[in-house]
Amino acid sequence: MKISTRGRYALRFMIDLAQHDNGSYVPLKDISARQNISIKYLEQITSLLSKFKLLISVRGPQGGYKLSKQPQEYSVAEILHITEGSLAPVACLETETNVCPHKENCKTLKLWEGLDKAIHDYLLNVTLKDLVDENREQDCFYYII
Amino acid sequence: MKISTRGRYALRFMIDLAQHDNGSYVPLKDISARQNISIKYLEQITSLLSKFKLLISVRGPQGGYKLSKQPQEYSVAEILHITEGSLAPVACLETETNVCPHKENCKTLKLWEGLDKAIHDYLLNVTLKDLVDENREQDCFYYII
DNA sequence: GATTTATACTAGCGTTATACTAGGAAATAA
DNA sequence: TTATTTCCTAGTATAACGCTAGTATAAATC
Repeated sequence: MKISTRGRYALRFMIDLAQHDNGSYVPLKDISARQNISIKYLEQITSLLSKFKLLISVRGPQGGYKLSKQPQEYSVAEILHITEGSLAPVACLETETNVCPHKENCKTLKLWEGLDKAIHDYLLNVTLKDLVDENREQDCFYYII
Repeated sequence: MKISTRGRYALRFMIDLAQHDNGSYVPLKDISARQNISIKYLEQITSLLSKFKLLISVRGPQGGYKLSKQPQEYSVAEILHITEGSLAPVACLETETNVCPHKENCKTLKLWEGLDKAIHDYLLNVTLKDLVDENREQDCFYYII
C-alpha cells in the first residue's frame, strides 16, 4: 500500500516547476540537479505527464517544460493517478466498470469502494499550490527507502 | 497502492470465521475449502493474526481457530495493519517517529500524513461485524488478478 | 503410548513490479 | 550545422509478491 517513486518524484517535479516558473521553459537537467533525480528517470515521468497534458514541453535549446495550468488547478489526485497508473486499493476497482464475476456476492466490495473514495476525496482536495505553499525551507529531495 | 492478497485473504478468513462461529474451534481446512485459498498460505496469515491475539488457536483434533473478541470489536484497520505490515502510503510514516533527515524541509510530508490519516480514519471505522452484515448472498471468494 | 489431527515455523522459488540505466531518434534554436 | 533538448524503446538488477513444501510441535482419541 505504497506510493511509488514515480508518483512521489512526479509531485516533486511539479512543485519544483511551479516554484521556478518565470514564463519560460525549464529544462529537465535543472530540475534533475535540484531534486537529485536522474534525468533519464525523470524523463519517463515527465513524458507521462506531458502525454496527459499536465505539462507543455518544447524540445531543443531554450526548451523544457512548463505547467499547462495554474498550480491551484492541479489536484494531487490527477498527478498521482497518471503516474501511479491507478490509486485503487484493489484491482477490481481499477477499471471504470467492475468486471469481477463475484462482485454481487462480495462482502468486502463496499469496504474497498469506501476506501477508494476516501483516498480520492482527500487527494482531490489538495492542489499543487497547497504543496508549493507549504511553509518549509526547501523541497523534499529525499525519502528513506 | 494496492492491498495485497495477505490483507484481503485475512479479511475473508475473519469474515468466514465470524460467520461460522458456534463456540467451538474452526479448523483451517474448512475455511480453506470454503474460501478456496490454500491451507499452507492461509496458515501464514492466521499465524500472524494469532501472534497478535486476534485469534485464539488450539492444535490437535477438534482444534482450529476462534475469534478472540466480538466481530464489532475488530476494526478492519487492525486486521490489515497486522497482515499488510503497514498501511502507510510512504516509508517515512511506517515507524512511530519519522526519522527522515529531511522531514523539516519536505513539501509533501503534510500531504502524506493527511493521506495516512484519511486511510486510517476510514478503516478504523469499519468493523468486522459491518463486513459480516453486508447484504450479499455469499462470501467473496474471487478477485480478478 | 501410538496414532491422528491440527497448528507453528522456516525455507525456498517462480513471477511480477519497481527503480532505475542506456541508446538513439526527432525536434528546434542559435 | 551544431548543440541542446525532449521523445521513445529496450534492457536489467533488485525486491516484493504469492505462493508451495517440509518438518516440528501440540493435543485429543483410541
